[in-house]
Amino acid sequence: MKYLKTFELIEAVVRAGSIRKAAEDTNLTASALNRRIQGFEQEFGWPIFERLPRGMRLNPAGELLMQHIKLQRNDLTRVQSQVADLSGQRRGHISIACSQALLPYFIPEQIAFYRAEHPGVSFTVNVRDRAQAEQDLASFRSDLALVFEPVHLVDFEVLFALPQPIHAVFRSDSALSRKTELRLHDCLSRKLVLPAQAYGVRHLMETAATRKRQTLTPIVETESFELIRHYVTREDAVGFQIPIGLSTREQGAIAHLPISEKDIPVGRLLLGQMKGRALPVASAKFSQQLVSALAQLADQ
Amino acid sequence: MKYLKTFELIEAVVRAGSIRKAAEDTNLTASALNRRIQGFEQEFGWPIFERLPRGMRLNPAGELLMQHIKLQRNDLTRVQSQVADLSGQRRGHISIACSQALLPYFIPEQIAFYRAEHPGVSFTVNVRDRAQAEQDLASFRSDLALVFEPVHLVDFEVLFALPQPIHAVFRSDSALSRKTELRLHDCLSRKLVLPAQAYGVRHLMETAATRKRQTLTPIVETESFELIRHYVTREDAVGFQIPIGLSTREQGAIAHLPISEKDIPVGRLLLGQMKGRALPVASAKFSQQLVSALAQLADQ
DNA sequence: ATATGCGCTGTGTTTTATGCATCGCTATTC
DNA sequence: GAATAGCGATGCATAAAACACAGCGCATAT
Repeated sequence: MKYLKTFELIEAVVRAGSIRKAAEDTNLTASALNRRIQGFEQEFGWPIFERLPRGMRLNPAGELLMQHIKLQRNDLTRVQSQVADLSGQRRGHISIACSQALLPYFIPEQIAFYRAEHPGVSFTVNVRDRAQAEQDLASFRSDLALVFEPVHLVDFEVLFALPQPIHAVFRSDSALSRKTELRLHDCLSRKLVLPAQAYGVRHLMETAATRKRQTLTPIVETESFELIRHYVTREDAVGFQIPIGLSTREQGAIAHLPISEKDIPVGRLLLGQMKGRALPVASAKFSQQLVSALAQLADQ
Repeated sequence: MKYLKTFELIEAVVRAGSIRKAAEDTNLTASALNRRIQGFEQEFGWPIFERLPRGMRLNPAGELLMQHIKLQRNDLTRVQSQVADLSGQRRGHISIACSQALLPYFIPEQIAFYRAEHPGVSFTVNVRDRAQAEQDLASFRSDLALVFEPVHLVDFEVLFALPQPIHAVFRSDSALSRKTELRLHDCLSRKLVLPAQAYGVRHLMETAATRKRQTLTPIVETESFELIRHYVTREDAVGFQIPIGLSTREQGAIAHLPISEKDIPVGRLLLGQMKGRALPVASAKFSQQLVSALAQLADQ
């Protein structure tokens, strides 16, 4: 959109930090870019940049304006998406911030299912921990977030909450396989493979361990859920994960069992969006699909 | 703002109903205007107008776009207002849709009080009945609405609700002056001066009368609350109004008394804004002042 | 002291937007 | 049923806006 050009240029200057660098990025000369900024500031009524000896930085007025620009552009894409929808075309793009546990089974299945009906829709899937996911929503980098036990919950509008007990993951020939119910102390005496501190699973486990006056001392700590699943096949260790990231059918080498709720409270996998935001049509439809899929899981 | 020019032109075409008429209004030639519309439609991706033999009309896509334009412009003025505020200037404009009862005392006093502190702020006061007031909010023609017993209450976010019993208004030498508590049947036998059907006072009275198997047959029915107040000085009749529109101190010729709650339920004077809308700074501050003023009235 | 990078401005050039005249179309009017 | 009036669209010349280039003054970094 041409009439948004000025906004894009302003953003380019914000990113680059100086007019001259931004001019290179935008294939303009510094003078032309400079004039557009000055022209806009005059129309707007106030300067939006601080002029520093080393470049430009947004002043408070500029910060407010940037907020408006993002909201504005987002609303326009929503309108375009709605128009596309009423024109019979179901096109669009959906960007999701989700936690690792969704990657192996849930998200691929859901995207494939949606695209089977709406091939014109494309997806961006960003792996984010629970804190980053909220930032992604707030900055409009993602339309939807699907995270386990998010942190702040400001600006996060919950569309669905799926209870998820923490499961222990171990090799099928482990002694744990013979149990029917798993208690925390069954695991703590064994070799632990744990996700990093930032993750919800770890947070719930730390809380539970502290309550029992115990500490968690993993032999492997990792940010990769995939590593956790695979490591336990190599050594008789115990990993931990939420069931949505684990295959329902027993998979040869790997087995898993839920840990009793008496020891670790059931966590919540939350589907959410930016509070108060009107999602584009495609994202809204997809979120409805996700809600019904999650509801089905909850009923099982 | 220059970059909003295209939007203004689109609105001009919508208003005028044809490019040629809109071209006159905007001091452009029809060809230039035509090209801008076409250019925008191409950028936007879809036509936003239906081409009829007699002119142009918005199509559904255009309706959606207009909604976006209004929201967009409104948000920009909010940002500008916020910037003005953080620049130390308290400038701005506040538009209020309110019912007639507020005109004689409440609104003038409140505006004067606010302007005493913020002389840079100007006001528009539109007299609207309870249905129109909501439309004004929804179309951004007004920032705030102050109405008695509104009708729909969709998109209407209540900021404060002030209970208001209906008062009978009569000349001081009327027989009613000797009463301490007034019942509905004291009034119905007398000559009635009533507001028109659209008004909340009338609506409450009609409901009360119907419940008592009675009908209201006014000798004068009017849209003007001022007329009601003045007419009762000319003839020994009874008018009806809410107390916020009546002077607290007895005013020579006119007296008023509340009608018992047993007969007519207490109505609500509601201060509200468009649901979910972020008001400009000046309007937000003024609404806070109104809330505290109304709260003070409620405590009495 | 020198060099570098910055925002800003004067001047000529290129791109864009506008004005004018005109076409083809459709519904109304006589 | 022909004439007419009003409409949106389009080709072309022109006016206006945006742009590139070169260079200035200034503050920091080397």
